[in-house]
Amino acid sequence: MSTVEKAISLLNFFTEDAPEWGLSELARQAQFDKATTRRLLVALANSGLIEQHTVTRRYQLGAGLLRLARVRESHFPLLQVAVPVLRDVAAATDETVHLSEFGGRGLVTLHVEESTKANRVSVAVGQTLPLHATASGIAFLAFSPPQLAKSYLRKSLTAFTRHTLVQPARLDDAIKAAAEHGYSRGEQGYEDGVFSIAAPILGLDGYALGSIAIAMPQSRSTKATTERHIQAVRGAAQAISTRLFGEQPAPRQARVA
Amino acid sequence: MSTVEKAISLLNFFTEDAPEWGLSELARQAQFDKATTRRLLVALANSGLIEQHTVTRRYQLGAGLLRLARVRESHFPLLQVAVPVLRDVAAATDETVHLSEFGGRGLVTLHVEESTKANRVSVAVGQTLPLHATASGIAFLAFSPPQLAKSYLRKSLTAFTRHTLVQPARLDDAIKAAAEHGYSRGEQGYEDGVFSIAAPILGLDGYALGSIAIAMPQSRSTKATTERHIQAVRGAAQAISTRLFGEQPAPRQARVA
DNA sequence: TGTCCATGGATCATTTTTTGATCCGATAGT
DNA sequence: ACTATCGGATCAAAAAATGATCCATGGACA
Repeated sequence: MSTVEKAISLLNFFTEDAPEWGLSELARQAQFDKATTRRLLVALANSGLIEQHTVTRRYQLGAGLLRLARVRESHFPLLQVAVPVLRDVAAATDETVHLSEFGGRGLVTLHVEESTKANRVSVAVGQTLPLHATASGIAFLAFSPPQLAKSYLRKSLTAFTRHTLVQPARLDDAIKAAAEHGYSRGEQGYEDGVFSIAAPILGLDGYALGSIAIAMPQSRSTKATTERHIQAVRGAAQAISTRLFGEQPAPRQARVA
Repeated sequence: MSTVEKAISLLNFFTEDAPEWGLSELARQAQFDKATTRRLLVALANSGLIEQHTVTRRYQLGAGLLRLARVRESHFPLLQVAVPVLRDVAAATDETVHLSEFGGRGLVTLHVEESTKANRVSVAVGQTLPLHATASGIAFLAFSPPQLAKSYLRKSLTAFTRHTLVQPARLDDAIKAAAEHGYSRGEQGYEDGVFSIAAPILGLDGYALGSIAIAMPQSRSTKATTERHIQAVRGAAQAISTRLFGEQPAPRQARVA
C-alpha cells in the first residue's frame, strides 16, 4: 500500500458514527504506527482534507472535501440524479433500496433509502459489496468489461453464508443469467435471510458503472413482490442512466455470442 | 511537500471549469513528472478519490469524495447552516456574499452567493484569500490565536494593489481596529475597485474558524450601505456560530489587554 | 497511406522520503 | 503522588518515490 493510499485509508475511518478521532485511537484502529499516523494526518490537514480541533486535538474531516464533492457532483451528478429515483422506488416498494458504484475500492455503497418497516434490511453507506455474494455485485459483473469478470472468477471466492456462490462455474452461471435477464437475484449469498434484486446502471461505454438494488427479508418475499421489484430496479437503473447520459446504445455485456 | 500533499494537490486542479484532465496535461499544469503524476493518480484512483474513464482514459474526481463530504457535513454542517444565511444576506443587500474557512490551505472560499447586478464582485469557490489583503482575512486574523497573527505579521507581505497593507505596523493597526469593532473593511487591498465588509465566524474555542464578507464595487459604496453591511455581516456571523455551537462565551481575540 | 507528434503507460538505478522505536512533557484518573 | 495514556518529536535504518528513457497506440496532416 503506497503512502498516499495509507493516508487516504485513514479518511475512511471517519463515519457518521465516528466523525472524530484522537491520534492514538486512530493509529490503533488503522494498525499504523502512531508517528506514521500523525505524519499522515498532518499531511492531510495541510491539504485541507482533515482538520484538527485546537482545544481537544481530535481530528475531523475537513472542508476541502466539500469543494471537491461539489465539483464531482457538478460534473457527474450521480447522487443528485439517483437519490430521487431511489426515494421513489423505496416509497413504492417500502423496502430498502441502495445504490453502489464500482471504483478503486470495489463496489461501494453510495446511498441507501431504508424501508420504514421495523423488519428491514440495513446497508451502510461506504460499505464495499463483494461482487460474487451480492445481487448488486452480480448485476455489475454481468455488464462489466469481459476481462474484469474473467479475472474475478479466477480469484478465491469467500463464503459469507452457505448460500454464497464460491464455485466459479456457478457464479459464471449466475452472471450469464443476469446478463440475459437484465437483473440479478441475491439469495442470501452475503447474509442469511436477505433477498435482493439488482440491476446494473450503465455508463456511456455501455458497461456498468454500478448497481441499484432492492433488499428485503427473505421471509417477506413472494413471487408477486419479486416481479414488481424486477420491474422497479430495471426501470430505476434505466432512468438513472438516461438522466446522466441521455439515450444510449445497447449494453455491452461480459458475455457476448 | 510530502508525497501525500503532492497527491492531494492534484485533486485541487479539478474544478467546475476543468472537471476532467488527461495525464500529460495535468502533469504539465502541476509541474510534476508524468510518471510521478500517474503514480499519484493511480493511488488516488485505488482509494476512490479519482476515477479514470475506461474509454477516454481521462481522470475525474471520484465518488469516494461524496461519502466523506457527507460525513463532514453531517458532523459539522458549516455549509448546511451557512448557505441559507448567506442567501438571506445576499437577498437583503443584493451584493456578493461569501464564506471562507481557515484550514491547512489558509483561508479558503467555501461558498459564494453572487449579486444579481451585472456590475458585481465575483469570488471563486476554492480560492485562497490572502489574510492581509482581504476583509475576510483581517477579520479572521483579528480573532485568531495570538501567535498565528503574530507569525503572519513577520512574513513578507505581498502587494496585490497599491492599497494592500504590506507594512506590518499598518496591518497590525487594521487587525486591532477589527478586533475592537467586530468587523473589518477591505478597501481595494486585493483587487482595485472592490470594497468589502467582513466579520469573523467564531468556533467553540472563541477563536475565528472563518469569515463571512459582503463585497461590492467601490463605486456603489455609500456610508449608508456600509452601515447596513456591517450590521448584516455581524448578524450573519453570529447566527452561523449560534446555529453551529449554540450560545457561546466571549470571543478570544488576537489582542487582549 | 505514411509520417510526425503527443498521448498514456512501464521500467529501474538513483535519490529521497518514510518509517517506527524510543523518548518527552502534559493531562487525567485514582 | 503515582500511573497510564495522550499528542508530539527525533533520527538511523528501511522502504518508497522519483524521473529519464523507452514503448505502443492513436490522431492529425500532407
